[in-house]
Amino acid sequence: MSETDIIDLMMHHGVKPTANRIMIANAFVKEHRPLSMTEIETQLESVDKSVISRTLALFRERHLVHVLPDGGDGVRYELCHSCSDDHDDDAHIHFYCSRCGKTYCLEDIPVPEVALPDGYQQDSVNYMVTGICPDCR
Amino acid sequence: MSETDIIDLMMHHGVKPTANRIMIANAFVKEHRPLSMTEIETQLESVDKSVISRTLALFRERHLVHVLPDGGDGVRYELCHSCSDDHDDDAHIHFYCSRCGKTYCLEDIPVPEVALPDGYQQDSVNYMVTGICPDCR
DNA sequence: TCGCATTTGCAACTGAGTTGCACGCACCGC
DNA sequence: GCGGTGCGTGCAACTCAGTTGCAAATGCGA
Repeated sequence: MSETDIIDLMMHHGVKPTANRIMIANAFVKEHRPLSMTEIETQLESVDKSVISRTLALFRERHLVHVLPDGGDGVRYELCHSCSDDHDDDAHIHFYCSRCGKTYCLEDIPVPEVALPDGYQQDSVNYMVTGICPDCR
Repeated sequence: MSETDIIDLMMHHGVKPTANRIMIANAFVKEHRPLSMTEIETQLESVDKSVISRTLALFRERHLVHVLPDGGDGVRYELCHSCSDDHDDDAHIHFYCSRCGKTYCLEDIPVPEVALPDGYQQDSVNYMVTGICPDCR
């Protein structure tokens, strides 16, 4: 995904593409995996954490990213390619490496569906595998 | 699960059953769902949060509870009936209600297994459905 | 009962994340 | 071009959950 695509994506979601915001979105594209606030902070030293916090809140609100629970504690944000403007759709499974702490998208593996008991209304689903990633073995 | 059972369980895991610890373990039995530190704190006003923190750390270390990511942020602890002393086994799916913030165990529904790509070594798996629970509809 | 190890409860600390606020910059009508 | 308005930014202060230090209390074995 080129920088132009990122800008288009932002515009399409009603987010003004400022320099900071482009850098933050770029971090997702570059890493190609869900990032925590701290990871972005580390990667983009020049950007203040308050900007990152506010930007992620904005991205989330505009459905440019969605949130997923971190394998450890806290949450991660994942750039959302196919989400519509009012609904997040995240159908692949995630892998959390307990050694390096990174979370990977296994995009080829769809989340197997289950039938919920009566009365439970499903909005979204998260399938997270914890273990050791190929790099850490 | 009676209080005697709880005490047995603790002894079996090498945890001395003090009054505080029994109360904390009891909270899990009573609620029958994964609890956050804050939920325990609210439920057991008389127990200091430092005690809860240390107790949960001990329980985790002795595999009396295991940790799962909260549907929101943070983590929850789940009393672990069948875990062996050195391995946590948590094979059912969880449901997080985004309205009341509670997490439920759907114990009857096993987590569907997936085949990971080469190189990924699986330790544990968490299947979390987010939505609205029967009580909140 | 004494002595030692463990547990407890308070208070202080820590760190991630958020909020308040003033400055700066871009955009718009004049 | 000029001034005004609103948005974005960066710093500092704040908040809150969770942890740690430490001294007092408790319990257990000798």
